[in-house]
Amino acid sequence: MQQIRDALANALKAQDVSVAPEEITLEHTTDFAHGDYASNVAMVYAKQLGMNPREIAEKLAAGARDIEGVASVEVAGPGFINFTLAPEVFAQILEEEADEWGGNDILKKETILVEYTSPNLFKPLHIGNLIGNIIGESITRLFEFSGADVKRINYPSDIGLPVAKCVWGLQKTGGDAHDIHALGEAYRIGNAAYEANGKVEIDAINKALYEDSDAELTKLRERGVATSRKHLHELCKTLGTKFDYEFFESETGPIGKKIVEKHMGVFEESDGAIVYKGEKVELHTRVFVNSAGLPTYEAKDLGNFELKLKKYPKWDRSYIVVGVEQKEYLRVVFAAIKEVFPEAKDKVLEHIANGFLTLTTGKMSSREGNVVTGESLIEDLTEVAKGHAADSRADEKEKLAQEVAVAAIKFQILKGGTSKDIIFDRERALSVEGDSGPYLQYTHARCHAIMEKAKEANVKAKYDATAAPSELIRLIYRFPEIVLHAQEELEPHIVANYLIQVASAFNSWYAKEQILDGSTSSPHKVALTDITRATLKNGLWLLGIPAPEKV
RNA sequence: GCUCUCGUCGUUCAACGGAUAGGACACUUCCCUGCGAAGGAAGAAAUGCAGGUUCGAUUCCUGCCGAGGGCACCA
Repeated sequence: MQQIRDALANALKAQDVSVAPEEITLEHTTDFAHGDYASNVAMVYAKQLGMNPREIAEKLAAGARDIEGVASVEVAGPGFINFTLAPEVFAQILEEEADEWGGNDILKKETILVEYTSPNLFKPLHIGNLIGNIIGESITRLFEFSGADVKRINYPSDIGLPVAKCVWGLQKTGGDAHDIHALGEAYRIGNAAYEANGKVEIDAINKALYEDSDAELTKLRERGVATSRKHLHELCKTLGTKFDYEFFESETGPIGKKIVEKHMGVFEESDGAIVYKGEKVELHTRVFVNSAGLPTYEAKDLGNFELKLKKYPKWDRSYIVVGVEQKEYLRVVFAAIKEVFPEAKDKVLEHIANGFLTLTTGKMSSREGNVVTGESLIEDLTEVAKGHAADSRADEKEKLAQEVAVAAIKFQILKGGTSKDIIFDRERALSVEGDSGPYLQYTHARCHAIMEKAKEANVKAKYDATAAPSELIRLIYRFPEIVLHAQEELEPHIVANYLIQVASAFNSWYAKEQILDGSTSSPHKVALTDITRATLKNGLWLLGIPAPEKV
């Protein structure tokens, strides 16, 4: 809160300490008993001033007594200055437009490209593939809620060794390339063969596919691509993602190779390959075109970037959401991109790293066939949710069960830091209790139900600014700051954890109070319910989790 | 070998260098003749080890131990 910073800066000036208001740390308290905001300035400058922290705190507090919107200023603990906001401040948030509550426009006019999901077509989509999609989708929404124009980009791999393995498998099994399960089986067989004695044959297929020299093979590949894409898009639809732009590795290869050849000052030859010497920027050397003259993934990423530039010449920032294991790799690629494309030099080009996913039941491997596919997981969860949906108020129980399933899996992935590994406990994800997506959905629906009842009873929401602010409203007040923080840090989990706090505060309050009690305080309680509903709704949207009105 | 991450209750996940390290699951107790019990209330339980910087360290620095990535023609 700017007024508090200014007041503290002024009070410090009176003590001959000159500090810019922005440099003063002012944070939300972790305990509401300590007010709404707290500052540690007294402790920071105690030594410099040669006084004990509490003494200075008292002086500063006295100097910052009359701040608009602040009800009281107190010194506590080792020398914290605590500020408690005035009730009117909370009344103001009720005047916000519900759909926009929590948003901001600091990224207005920015065009941000976010590439995410980007799976290997042909390989079965396991839950690990889902992580990038889930995190990427949430991050795009955080940007959008800050006013940015975001482009969702998908860059699937439709060529290369995994594809060759699968095509080989299709030939051997005579599998139907229109059937997604046949593709999965063919991949498994091809992969096993590659490690046994099929390497030579499969490598030959790979080469033929790259060169498009065998019409039969190319046809199989194209059919498989179509089948996989269809499957992918169905899954993305269930998860709530719709891409603005999609392009493929088979397109980027030739483009990337040309770029490399055109910039032989940036790249150089080494042992028959064309490499980028990353050492010049304190990175490592990587091969962009191999000695067989084929573009590697590195070159393909250059081509990828050119396609993005062509499609969105007015971009301001570009992000790629993929696993942490690609970190060092992408640093080199970004360095090369900045040399090749001058327009990228001063713009944000970043890797958003997501962690690994491991199962509690052991390592997942497509070879051993113990992959949990995204599809099967959602199906499992949906089955469980159907049990709960049996006595639900929702009209479409089937749809609801799926929304609950999506909430369960998304929350489990988004509750932790983006780059941290995720230990996926199937049993736990299937549970709808406790800190979970379904808990948030349930609380949201509960708020919604109360609002419906209020409408029937003709009780209109009206926040009573004379009432002592509840912990609930004090917590909700922080929502816009939470959203901004999450957006700046690129961390959806900040929103996820906050929403749990809000839901928990609401449910505690709800258990103690009767909202529609016919008394004069009822409109006030309805107002609180409504703002809780809006907070949960917008927060869930940011996470990419559906917020049904009836569950 | 070089390098980057990460070690927090039994488990899983939090904590801009701040106040009594916070949730959830599991465990032990309670609470539906009140707007939704997918809920609420209470209890027990943790910072890998050793130093350093600081008024103050889970957080920053050093070393050790432990786990996982990445280091040239795979993606």
